[in-house]
Amino acid sequence: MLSPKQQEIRDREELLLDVAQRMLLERGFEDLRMDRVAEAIGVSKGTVYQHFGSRDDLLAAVAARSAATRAALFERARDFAGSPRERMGAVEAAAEVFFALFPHHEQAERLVRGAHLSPRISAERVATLEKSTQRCFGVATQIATEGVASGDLPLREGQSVAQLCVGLWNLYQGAFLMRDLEKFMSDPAVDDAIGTLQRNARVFLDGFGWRPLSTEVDYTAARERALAELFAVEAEAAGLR
Amino acid sequence: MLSPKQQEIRDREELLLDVAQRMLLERGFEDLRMDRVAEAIGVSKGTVYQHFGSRDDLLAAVAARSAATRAALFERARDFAGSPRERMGAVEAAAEVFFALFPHHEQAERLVRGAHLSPRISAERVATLEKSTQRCFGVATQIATEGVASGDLPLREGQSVAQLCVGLWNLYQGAFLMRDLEKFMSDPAVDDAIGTLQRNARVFLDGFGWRPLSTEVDYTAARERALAELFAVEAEAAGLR
DNA sequence: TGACTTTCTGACGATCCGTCAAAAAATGGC
DNA sequence: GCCATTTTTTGACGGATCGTCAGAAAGTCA
Repeated sequence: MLSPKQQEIRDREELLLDVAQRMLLERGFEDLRMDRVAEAIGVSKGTVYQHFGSRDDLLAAVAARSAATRAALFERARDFAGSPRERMGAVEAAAEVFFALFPHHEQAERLVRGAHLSPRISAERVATLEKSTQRCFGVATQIATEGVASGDLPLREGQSVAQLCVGLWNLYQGAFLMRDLEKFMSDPAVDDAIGTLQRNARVFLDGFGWRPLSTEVDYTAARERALAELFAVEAEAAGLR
Repeated sequence: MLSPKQQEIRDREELLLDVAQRMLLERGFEDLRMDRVAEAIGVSKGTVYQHFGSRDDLLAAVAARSAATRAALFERARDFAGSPRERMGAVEAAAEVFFALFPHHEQAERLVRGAHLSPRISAERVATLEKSTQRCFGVATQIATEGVASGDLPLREGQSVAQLCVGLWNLYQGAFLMRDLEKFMSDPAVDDAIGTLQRNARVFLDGFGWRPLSTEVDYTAARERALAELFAVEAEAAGLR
């Protein structure tokens, strides 16, 4: 029931997000100018402000959109066929795909959260972003919980599924951030951020004693299968594999 | 051999950094206004620009200063008396102290690096920041290397000291970032960011098989000792222990 | 004390955000 | 197809901040 005009407006919002996302990646937030975004799709600045209440809000909208995409990737990984630990590996593969496909996201989300929640950002937008993060944690939590239930993941005193998920998330976020460091440090471990992340995630899960350990099984094969079965298109686009 | 005037200028630079750091923490970078920084110490804007070439440069200077402090804390931990793994624990304690004492730093460093290195930042400032990071990695690398040499840390095929250091760094950075999330998610593991970081670091090093494992030795005591011997003043100020 | 150097100042040009009244386009009844 | 009404778009404008620079003030030293 969308009139032609309403459809045009909808499409334009996506277009605006595309433009803003690209500018964010190429020039950074400081150089994300509202007039340029408007000009890039042939409208005036006022029209942009009809979609996004402020520059910060536009940034948040970009972050919210890619965060939702990430959550969707994570949820696709949830249905992977395999042992709990293999399925967690599929989640890691999802994170890697996202890592490669949306390089702007880290900067965007960090700015949104770091801006100490500028009141110029729509609350709804923040809620979406937050919900997406929780969806990601939800997937990881579910898989780890199943690992505990199946006896593969023997948590010790004081350890919890949440702690494990936070740790993986931290490793992943840290690797995301380290991409910036590549420009400054030349070290194989820093250079190959994704490979290092994979290895470190395995070490981390081994540390929990999550069976089968990476010394018992080669998880590379499972990762390849996850990329092929779940993320064929995305992995192709990202140049993984 | 500093004239009174030169001394005054030196002192003023520290004062400016103090003010900027506080404003950064309280209001965020968007609200760090050059006139307000100037006014806060009773000089005009032009004078501020005599110290820092631009607003971005002021931000970078704040980040560089705290990064140097972090490097110093790390290097203090290097001389801790104990097994290699206990000494790495002292480094983690240093990171925790810094974490608690300089909450502004993560935001600052992230902005500096994320701004795609605005040409308005003095190259020297960036070099200082980078050098401090490398000093931190240097300490961690040295300790891990000693662990390998002593036989406590048995690296497997494809693993490296650099990979281990990157992993710890990522965990640490990720935890730093997660502080922002605390406002949104209510979960014990998220809430107690430092405690979770400690536990996860132990799991991670256990995953490498770095002896003695945390299941064999209680590293809490070593951590307490490190805080007392190395960072008594800082831990007190940070409210740790 | 006075000539010279260094430092400081704040008004100014330039830039960008976000607004809003007026213009343009779309809608819908006839 | 026409026109009244509603929705949408426009771009000039006010306000705010950055960084500059010529002139004023303060400092230095013989």
